[in-house]
Amino acid sequence: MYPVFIHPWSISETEAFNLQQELAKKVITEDQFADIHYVAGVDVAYCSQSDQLIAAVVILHAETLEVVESVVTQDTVQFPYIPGLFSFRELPSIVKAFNLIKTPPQLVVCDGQGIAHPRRFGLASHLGILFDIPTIGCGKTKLIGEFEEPFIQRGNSSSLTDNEEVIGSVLRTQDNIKPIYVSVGHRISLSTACEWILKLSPTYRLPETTRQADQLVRITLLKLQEK
DNA sequence: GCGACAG
DNA sequence: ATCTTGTCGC
Repeated sequence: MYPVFIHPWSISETEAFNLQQELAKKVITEDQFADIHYVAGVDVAYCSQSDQLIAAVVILHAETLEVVESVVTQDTVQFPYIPGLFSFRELPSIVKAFNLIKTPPQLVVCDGQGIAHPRRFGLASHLGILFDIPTIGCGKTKLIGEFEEPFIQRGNSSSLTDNEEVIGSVLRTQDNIKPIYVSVGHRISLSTACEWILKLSPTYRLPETTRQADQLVRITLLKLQEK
C-alpha cells in the first residue's frame, strides 16, 4: 500500500509548519467512504538505546476484530518531538510500514490527534491525506482545546472546542475510566468517528486497533533491547 | 514572564 | 515517547 501524495521529510521547522497550513485545506470532515471491511491500527515506540523508532501497523477485521495482518519497521529518528509537529517525527516510519501491508484497510485509527490541532492538521489528518484514506485521531491526552468532563458511563461524550469551534469529542469508552480524545482525521465525520471508536473499544480504554499495534511494538522493543 | 504542550 | 523511584488508591 503506497501513498497517493508525497512531500519531503527532511525539512525545517518553519517549512513543516507551512506545509501543515497548506495540506490542512485538503482535509475532508464528512463521511466519504464505502463499506469498511478492514480497520488498521498504528503505533510507534522510541528506543533510546539505538535512537530508533519502531512502527507497527496491524490490520483487524472490522466486525470480528480479529488480527489478519501485521508489520513492524525500524528507523532512525530524523525529526525531534515538537508539540504540533509530531507527524514529521513519526509518519516516515508509519508510511514505511504501510508500504509492506498486503491487506489495504478502509479506515485507519491513529494514536494521536486529527484536526484537534493548532493548524487542524495532526498526525491522523496527515496520514489520511498521504494515503487519501479515512482516518480517526485518537489521543490519550489532549493537545489543545477545552471541554467539560463527560458523564462517567461508557458512551458519553462532550465537545472539545477551540474558540467556539468544535474540533473533537472527549469520549468515555469505559465506565469510570478516563475518557479519550477523538477527532476527525480525514474523510469521516466526528459522529461516525465516535461510533467506530466505541465499536472498537468493547472492553478497553483504547480501541483494539491501538492495543494490538501497541502490543506488537512493545514486543519488538523488548527483543531489540535484549541485544 | 508563566504555563501548556499529541508521542 | 522512555527512564525511574516513590506514593496513592482500590
